[in-house]
Amino acid sequence: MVCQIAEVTVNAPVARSFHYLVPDALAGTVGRGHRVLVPFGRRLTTGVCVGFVEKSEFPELKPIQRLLHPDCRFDEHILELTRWVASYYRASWGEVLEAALPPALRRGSEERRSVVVRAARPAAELVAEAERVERRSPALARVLRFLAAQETAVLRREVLEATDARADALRRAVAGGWAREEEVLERPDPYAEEARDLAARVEPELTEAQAAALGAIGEALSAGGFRSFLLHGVTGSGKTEVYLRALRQVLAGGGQGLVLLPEIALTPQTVLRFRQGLPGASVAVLHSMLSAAERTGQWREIQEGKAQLVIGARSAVFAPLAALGLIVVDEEHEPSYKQESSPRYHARDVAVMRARMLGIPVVLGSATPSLESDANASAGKYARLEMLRRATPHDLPVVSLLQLDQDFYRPDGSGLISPQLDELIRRELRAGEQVLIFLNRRGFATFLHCLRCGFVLKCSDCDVAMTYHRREDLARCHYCGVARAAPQRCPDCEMPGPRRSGAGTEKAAEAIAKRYPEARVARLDRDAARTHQALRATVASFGRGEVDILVGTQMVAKGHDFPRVGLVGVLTADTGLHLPDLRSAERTFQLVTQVAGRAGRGKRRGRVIVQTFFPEHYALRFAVAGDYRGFAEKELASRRSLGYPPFGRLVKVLLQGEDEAKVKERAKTTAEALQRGVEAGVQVLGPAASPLARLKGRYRYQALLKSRDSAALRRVLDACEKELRGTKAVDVTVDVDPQSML
DNA sequence: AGCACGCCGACT
DNA sequence: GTCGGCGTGCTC
Repeated sequence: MVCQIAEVTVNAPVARSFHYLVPDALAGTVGRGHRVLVPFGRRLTTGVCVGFVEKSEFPELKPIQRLLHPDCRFDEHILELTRWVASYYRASWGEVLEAALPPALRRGSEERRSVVVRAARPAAELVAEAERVERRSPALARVLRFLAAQETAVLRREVLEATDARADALRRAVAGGWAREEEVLERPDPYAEEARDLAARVEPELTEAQAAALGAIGEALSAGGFRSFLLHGVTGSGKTEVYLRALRQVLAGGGQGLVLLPEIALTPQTVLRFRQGLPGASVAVLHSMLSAAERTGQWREIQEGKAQLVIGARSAVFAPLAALGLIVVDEEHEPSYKQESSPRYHARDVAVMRARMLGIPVVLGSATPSLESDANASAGKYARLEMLRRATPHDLPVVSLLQLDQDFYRPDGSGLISPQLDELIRRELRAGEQVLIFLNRRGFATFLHCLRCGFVLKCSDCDVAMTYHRREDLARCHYCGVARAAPQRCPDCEMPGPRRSGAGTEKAAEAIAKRYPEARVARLDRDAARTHQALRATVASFGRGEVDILVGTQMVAKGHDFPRVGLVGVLTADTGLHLPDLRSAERTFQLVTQVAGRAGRGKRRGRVIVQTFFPEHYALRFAVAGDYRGFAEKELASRRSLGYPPFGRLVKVLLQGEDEAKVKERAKTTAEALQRGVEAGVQVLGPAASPLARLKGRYRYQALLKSRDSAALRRVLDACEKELRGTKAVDVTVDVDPQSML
């Protein structure tokens, strides 16, 4: 008898695959792409069968324990894509495959099943029985009547809720043969609420630039084959409309579409726009704010081929679409496309690779393209499509910089609004228009310090000042989340009442509410909108005009379209300007441009005030001038001289551990090993203490590898494989194409 | 990742 | 004398 041997990648950070016997019971049922449970060492782990071999060199093979989710099988394309991700980002294939699944299906766990109840006999009989038992068992009668009225099976808990009966009434209905219980996989529709008001929309007429962009994409779709586009469109130029029309073409031809959005932009409003723009299309949404059951349900719909369009965040790039015809990556410059834990992939770059492997077009859209994408367009790798004017009748807003002075630091927040901005806000309120105030910091005060001895309250586990939150009267660390009571006295010198300096949105909202008592003020940030529902409610009430001034973090800048905002005020554009990160200027330019774009989407031309202590900074000057090209050229020149991206590739090697001396020592030996392995054209920078020198109780040191040639970088990493392995005392992570240097 | 093997310090 | 610290290596 020929015993089959399967090749399996396991969910562990090991590069190799392993051989397993296929037990007779599974012979013929397990195939390439199937998930399996296998004994690995002394425990069981999940893995994926990636093929079969005739015979194995390994003498003692263990058998596959079990076939997991036989109905969910990775297709050839996803296997190929994940293998590329694993090799490029230095993760194991098994880990990447695991990351391609919805969280509820990882580690071999089963989907949550729910019990549904349906009538087991004709409705008339149920009603007759209900009448018969009415006296003795009113609850049972209610259950029978309820079931008689249902056309389909109903969730058990819904039956109990609707009839106000207890479980034993239902049990008796089942025992008596009147009802039947079945286990099903629940698939709640997370957007059922929005689906109800799917009003028909007015088809906008395309601008010349939109038509041209759509024409180019449409041509690529008709021609077939891989094409990548960089759609550079200013806010309000109508990028979404271009996506929608291109997607219609794909869907009309029987193909499927995939739209990636940054998590923060994936709002109900955004999803609604796609649903309205593609009437009749089945849309699935993948995103972390959904419950585990919702997410798995959506994923299953996709996997069964029931979704024509998938809208999702980063991990949706692995969505199992079998007839994918077009990928759209909106806001392609967003750093959240990079996963900050293993596997550390960049969803935009994976999307381009996916399109290349499938031979389909991919569209990367942004108002402020990343310099990487801009350089790719300049090099001819991406076709550049530009939409530099708004599609609405209104011009881009008037943006001005405003020099801040010492008043800004007044601890009560009364100086956050400069006199000029104050004047504009009052004018706006008189005109009945809305105001958006942006400050990219949560909380009330960004640090608590003692006026006598200079003590600053820092997190005990992180090298970071704690933020004071007034509503909770707590100090919080925004890096590790730890909270402690706000000290009433200086812990060092006993001086009472530490000063609450630095402003976050909580202080800003309070100061603004105080200054404009007649205005209705609301706050939108992660603290104020903890849940999906809360976020939805605040956005909706601002949209309906029930709020005059909305104060918020990035959350207000992304994914919403507020037509009645006439004025946007950036309280300070400086929060990220001087971070020790090669992209700090780029990030600031993007953020200011993005926020400014929220103004004047309605009837009047918008006004934007950007307050800063550094009005001469080029990132701000180009941002207020709306001069992307100018910014890009200047920034590219400096990147070129330093060999930084997009001119060079980087790999960040981060070492972390609780014992600083050990981390430092290990950083030194690691950097030396890299140095030895270096070939021409590869540079080792560091080691040095990371800008965030300690987080969650762990000291951080890092080294960077830099080269124009990514293959050379890879060879260096391969040569140092041994030295890049972590130990118990020092954890080592390798981040290919890091998005943050902190 | 886990888990066992194996070699050096302070404790019943 | 051992218990247990963690560096090292392996998992079909």
